[in-house]
Amino acid sequence: MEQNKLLNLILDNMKKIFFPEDWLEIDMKLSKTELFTLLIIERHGEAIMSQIANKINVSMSTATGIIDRLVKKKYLSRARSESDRRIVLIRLTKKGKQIVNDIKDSINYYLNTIFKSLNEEEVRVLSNIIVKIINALSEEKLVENKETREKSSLKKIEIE
Amino acid sequence: MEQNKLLNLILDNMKKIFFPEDWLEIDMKLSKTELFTLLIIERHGEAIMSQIANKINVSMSTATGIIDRLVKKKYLSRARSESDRRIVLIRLTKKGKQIVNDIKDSINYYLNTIFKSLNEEEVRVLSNIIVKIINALSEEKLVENKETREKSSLKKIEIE
DNA sequence: ACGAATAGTACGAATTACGTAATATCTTGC
DNA sequence: GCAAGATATTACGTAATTCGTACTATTCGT
Repeated sequence: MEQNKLLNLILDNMKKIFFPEDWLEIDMKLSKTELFTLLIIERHGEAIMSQIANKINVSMSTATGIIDRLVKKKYLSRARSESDRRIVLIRLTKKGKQIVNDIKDSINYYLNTIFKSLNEEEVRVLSNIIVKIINALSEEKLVENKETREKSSLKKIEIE
Repeated sequence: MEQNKLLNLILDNMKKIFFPEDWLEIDMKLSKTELFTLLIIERHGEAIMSQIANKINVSMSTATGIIDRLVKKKYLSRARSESDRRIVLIRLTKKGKQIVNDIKDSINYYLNTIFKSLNEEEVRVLSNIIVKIINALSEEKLVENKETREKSSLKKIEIE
């Protein structure tokens, strides 16, 4: 498949690929950004504002707004760091943990749908492919600052 | 790789995966929605409002706004259909065609970065995988109306 | 201890999206 | 061949989201 076909395939199926939440329907009054933010925070256990802004690719002031809303909805709590009182630690509340679990269940259902359709060879190769893709994108000279790669589950993944 | 790891991988690398436009930097004053809209229209040669709204997954009134902006920017033209005067045909202008070419060049550069990192077996399997994934998502009972699949490059792709 | 750097928030403007109502044009049944 | 309903789209006001800039608080470096 040449790249052109691939692009057309993506364009024709954009809805299914990029808007699974239509049928994932996590009942929710959560925007896509808010959803990703919750997942990111759960991933880190606890996060600081600048990490969050960086990960979801928005300005600090935008991040403040997003966190404001999620705190208002009782999914998150803010707390000042003791060691550095400029820093604000963002954590999931019980309610937040619960909705993250619901979200992850939905995502897993979505991923299951995909994995079920693949045979063993494909699953095996897919793992390598995904890692390689991310590594390839990481190598792009234009990819920003070093901190991006900090703490990541991936700096440079070794394929077993 | 289990699904959990996959999800973490995606979360950790969200920026690279979902915001390539940071370094694709098609100079542009185009939002992501506008960019996709232009690609969709080029894909169809000419498109009507309801098709566009459906493809990019927004309401008709939102689509009107998006097209308004792109017409104002001279990338698109509006014309009433002769056969059915309710219908508005959206077409790319010369300027529009040009920017779409620029965008596609950028996307191809991005895709090249990915493909270059894969060996032959991986490329071969990847094609099948992508098709299977899309088919799997298409089969989901919850996926909306039949028209979605009309005119698609994919109803159900046969793997050669 | 003072100026520069860092972390975050406040605030107002701009952009984008959405819901509802309105307009214009077909289509269908009688 | 015309009224009633269906379809395609736009208008308009509102809500949600994002952004840039200025401001506050705290820490770091020398």
